[in-house]
Amino acid sequence: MRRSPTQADVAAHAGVSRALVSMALSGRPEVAQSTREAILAAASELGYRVNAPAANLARRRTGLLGLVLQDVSNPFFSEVAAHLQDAAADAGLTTLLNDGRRDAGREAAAVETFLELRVDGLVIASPLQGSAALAAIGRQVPTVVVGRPGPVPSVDFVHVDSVAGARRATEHLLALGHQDIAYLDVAAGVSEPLMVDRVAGYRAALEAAGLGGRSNVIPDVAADGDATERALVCSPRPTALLAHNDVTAVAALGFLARAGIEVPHRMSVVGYDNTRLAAMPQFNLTTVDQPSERTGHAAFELLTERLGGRDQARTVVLDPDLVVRRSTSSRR
Amino acid sequence: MRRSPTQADVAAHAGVSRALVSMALSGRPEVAQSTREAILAAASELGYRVNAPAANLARRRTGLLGLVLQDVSNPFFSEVAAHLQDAAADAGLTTLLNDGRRDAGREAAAVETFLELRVDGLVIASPLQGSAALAAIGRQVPTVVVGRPGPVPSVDFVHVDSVAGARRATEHLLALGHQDIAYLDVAAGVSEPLMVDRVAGYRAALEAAGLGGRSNVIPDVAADGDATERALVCSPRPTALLAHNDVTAVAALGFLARAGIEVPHRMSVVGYDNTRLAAMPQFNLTTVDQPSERTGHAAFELLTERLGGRDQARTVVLDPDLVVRRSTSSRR
DNA sequence: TTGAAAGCGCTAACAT
DNA sequence: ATGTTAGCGCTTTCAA
Repeated sequence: MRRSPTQADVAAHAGVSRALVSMALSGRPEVAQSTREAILAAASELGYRVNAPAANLARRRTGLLGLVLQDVSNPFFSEVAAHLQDAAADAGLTTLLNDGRRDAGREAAAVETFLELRVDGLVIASPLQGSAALAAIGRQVPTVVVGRPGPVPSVDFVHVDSVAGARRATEHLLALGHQDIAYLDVAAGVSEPLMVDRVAGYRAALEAAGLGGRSNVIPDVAADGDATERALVCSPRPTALLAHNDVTAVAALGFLARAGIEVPHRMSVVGYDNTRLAAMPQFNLTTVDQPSERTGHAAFELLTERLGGRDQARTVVLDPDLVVRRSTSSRR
Repeated sequence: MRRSPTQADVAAHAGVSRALVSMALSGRPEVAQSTREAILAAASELGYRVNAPAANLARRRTGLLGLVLQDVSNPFFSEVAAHLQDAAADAGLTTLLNDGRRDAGREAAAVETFLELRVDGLVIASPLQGSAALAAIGRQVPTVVVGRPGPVPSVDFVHVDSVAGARRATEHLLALGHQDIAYLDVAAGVSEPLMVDRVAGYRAALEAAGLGGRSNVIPDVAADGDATERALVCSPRPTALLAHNDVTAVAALGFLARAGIEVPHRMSVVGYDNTRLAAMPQFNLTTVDQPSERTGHAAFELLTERLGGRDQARTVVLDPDLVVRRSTSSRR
């Protein structure tokens, strides 16, 4: 673990000047083929590896993208991360991750780390920081916020339209003949913008169908599916349940199974997020899928435009898809 | 987004020399209190932020830890990451993540990125690369491998003893009076070392109880719980199932529910990994918990020792815990 | 307590 | 096609 070889060592070994080594290694065309080969051979012989801090300092660009995930274990964001990484890699950029840990302080620290490293661009998934803080970040480095609606000046946004997603899910149930559709909401008191949008989409679909009066939003107090129990005693009793996410929908399935209510014949259930849970054969949940691939690509696209000089903030809104599985059927 | 201020700017603004700024910002004691305050004021006024590439180049240490996760969505590893991050932060080190994406090539690229960045230490979770490649990495930077047994020269290891975990789970079932315990294994053909260890632990416990002959290992061919179906037709029919992971155990619960076999009264089920799934109220799965916190701390500990000069490779083996929930009970 | 100066390893503009 | 040279922004002796 002694001092690692530098370009000077490679140059000496190959019998050329330091500058030539740099040019050869970065693949510049004006180096003679034979010289290049000699240099490459010397480099690999010595186990040479570029010193990124030095190169980044001299170049005044790092080729790094910083990605702050609020929660590494959120499958949607980790998929977005994967697609973003792929797109960046194709463009010769390296993506670095940092976990915000659902904590505004840690999130800010992660951003600060990336700013110190002088990343060329920053993507923040579902940030906890306020608009002012985000705007300040956006002024220092091209920044894209994913999974939360904007706008914030000097920051780009890409998010999936939750209103449209919930509307589409509700329309699916309406098309199956359901008229009494209960919405299993997040626990009362929690008010994330996305969750508010989902309720709005549900209501909008009912109203458009002339069923605005049947809207029935039930908060999941203990976050364990207890809303289902309360939904069943409503009158008229719902024939379909739309949950704000897959976990709640699965909890509903569990409760219905214990209560002997067959799904989908006697009750249709729709989730949201299309997590792995929804695809599991024993759940087979109809759910709303957020397009992680398009999200990741859009985020990279926005970043590229910024690096290319765009100055105006942009927002990209994507439409979610409905994945129909076997937890929904016509009202009998 | 113009050129960001440097220490020279801060020095000019505060009316001191550049070197003093550096000393003041890095908190060296030999700077007069009043001078330090003036410098700090100037720095924050200008929005100064250290340029990590420059500092890292000059210092020849980065204060960075690179963490390569094989799969960001594996909850065990993401918890390990969180604890490692905390420990590192306490010691003034910054942790950077990179997703290996279950792909040896990407994993190698992630490692390479970190080596170029000149991280002070590297942690690789569940690497796909072979021992030779790992040894080569370990020779260049202090390296800890998590979640896979060693040894490999010049690399440290920390992993959770899967033999002990499966043994303990089996002993729990034996203590409840079960004698016919089927093991739901990974699909045949897959042979990860950890999975092999789990089977070994199961067998060891049975043998220690004088029941070696009743060992009954059933591969989950379609990875959807089909093993459960085949377990039920064994003779004598098992009264308990031990699954190689929680997902399989949950699949088993689903199958048993459809078959009208009550859990735990007519069948006990044990999972492995203590994922979020296991804790969900409708599953309430007894399972084996791998201590992510101790793993993260141990990894950091090993790294610290290396940075402190230790030269000999070390391996730390941790014992898993059994989390007893409501999917197991006495044989009726 | 403060300042001057020598690099850290690399890139890029320029000269040959 | 190859070599020379001047920084990049910072840390860290060493003198003052």
